[in-house]
Amino acid sequence: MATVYNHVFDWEAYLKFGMRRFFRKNESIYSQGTCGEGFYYLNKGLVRIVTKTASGKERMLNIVIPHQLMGVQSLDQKTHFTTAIVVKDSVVYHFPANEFRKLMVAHPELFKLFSKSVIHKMKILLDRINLNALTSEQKLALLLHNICDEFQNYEIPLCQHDLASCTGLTRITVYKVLKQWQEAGILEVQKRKYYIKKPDFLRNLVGR
Amino acid sequence: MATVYNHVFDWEAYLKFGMRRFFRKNESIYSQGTCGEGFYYLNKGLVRIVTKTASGKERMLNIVIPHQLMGVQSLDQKTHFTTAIVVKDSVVYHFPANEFRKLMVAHPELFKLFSKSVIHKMKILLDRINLNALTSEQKLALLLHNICDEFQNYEIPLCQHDLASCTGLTRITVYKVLKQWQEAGILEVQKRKYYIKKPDFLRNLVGR
DNA sequence: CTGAAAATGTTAAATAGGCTACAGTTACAT
DNA sequence: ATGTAACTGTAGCCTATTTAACATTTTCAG
Repeated sequence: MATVYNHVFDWEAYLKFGMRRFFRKNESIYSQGTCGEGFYYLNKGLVRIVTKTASGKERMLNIVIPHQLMGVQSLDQKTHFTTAIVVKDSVVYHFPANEFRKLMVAHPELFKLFSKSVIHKMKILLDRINLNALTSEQKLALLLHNICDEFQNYEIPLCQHDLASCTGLTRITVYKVLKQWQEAGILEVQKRKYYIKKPDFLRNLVGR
Repeated sequence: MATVYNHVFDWEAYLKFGMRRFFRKNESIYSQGTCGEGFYYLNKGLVRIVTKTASGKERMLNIVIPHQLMGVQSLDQKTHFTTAIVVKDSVVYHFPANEFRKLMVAHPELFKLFSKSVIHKMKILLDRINLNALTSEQKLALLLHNICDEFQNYEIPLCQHDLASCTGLTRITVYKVLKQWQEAGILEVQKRKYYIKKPDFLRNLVGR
């Protein structure tokens, strides 16, 4: 059940039909509860998707890398149930629902692309669900392993707090596990950035 | 964040284009890992969607009630990442990917229906993710509350084991909570079937 | 009708991970 | 440059859940 989140979905040809918009770090592209209209394609940058749970806590759902969609939930004019916050300055293309529907009539092959992108999203959500069945060590291992796949290197672009929010653990637990791994030489820290030294160890931990 | 899973998505008009198939209790409609081709619409019956986690445990993802889609994941000829097991004898309609794409060209309004159904699915997955942030009592409360919505009555169609698998708790924890609720008059048992007597209590617990 | 399998009831012990609290460091904005 | 905010390091206590272990009851297939 290896999950590689860096599939490229080739939307390039259709970008000219979208509305290009720029967002700076920490701006939100859309917010939970607001009414959306259409969806977004991330062309450049980095965005994280968070959601507020019933009990008011914020959880990070996933990180969107370029060439992925976000905000599909509100294609049918429903309210967003997540918030998209910009991590690195981003270029996104907005596709209003109506426009997109027209566009699809003209380009039926778009449906395949769209459904692929959405299914990919669903897979990510499913992975997040499966996370719960694991120990905290496994949760972190899986997360880091996936992140490395996404970014194709072994530098972890998230702070302890983010890792906690991603896994649903507390920062203290995250810290404890990371410390353990550091001592075992699985990770290394430089300038408060973690680097994975033994990716195989992580892979083993989650049985891949 | 009220989640009512019993929206009706009106696929009736299009069923004649699908392939009708019958399934008996405990048969599986599709299995994790096998390659799928298209998706299914549940017309009658009851189906549960389960998935194997990386660590090999089985988790129930959700229960599909009539008028919902399943198996959308493999619309693009990818392998299923869940298994659909029939709970009550079911009538389903299968829409092969190619057929459906053709169909959509002829009936563009189908896209709206399709996207609605898929987005609904995503919402269910998200709810399942948010479950983790809750206490075990809340997890169960939310689950039972949703199930009641789905079935429009207060009889719980799942055994302790199922409830455990749905929430990710152990059966013992489920048993403890249920016992507590029984003593408090929130539930009642008859012939090993649980009945919700005070739905408002559950609603309160999850802050709706 | 009967034996095995599934579901439930119950207890006790072990522990993982939560929460609190505070201190030291680094980053960044003005 | 400097003060504040964000991030990290660390300890200790506590309790909700898990694990393990068994007994009892019900279901159901052959």
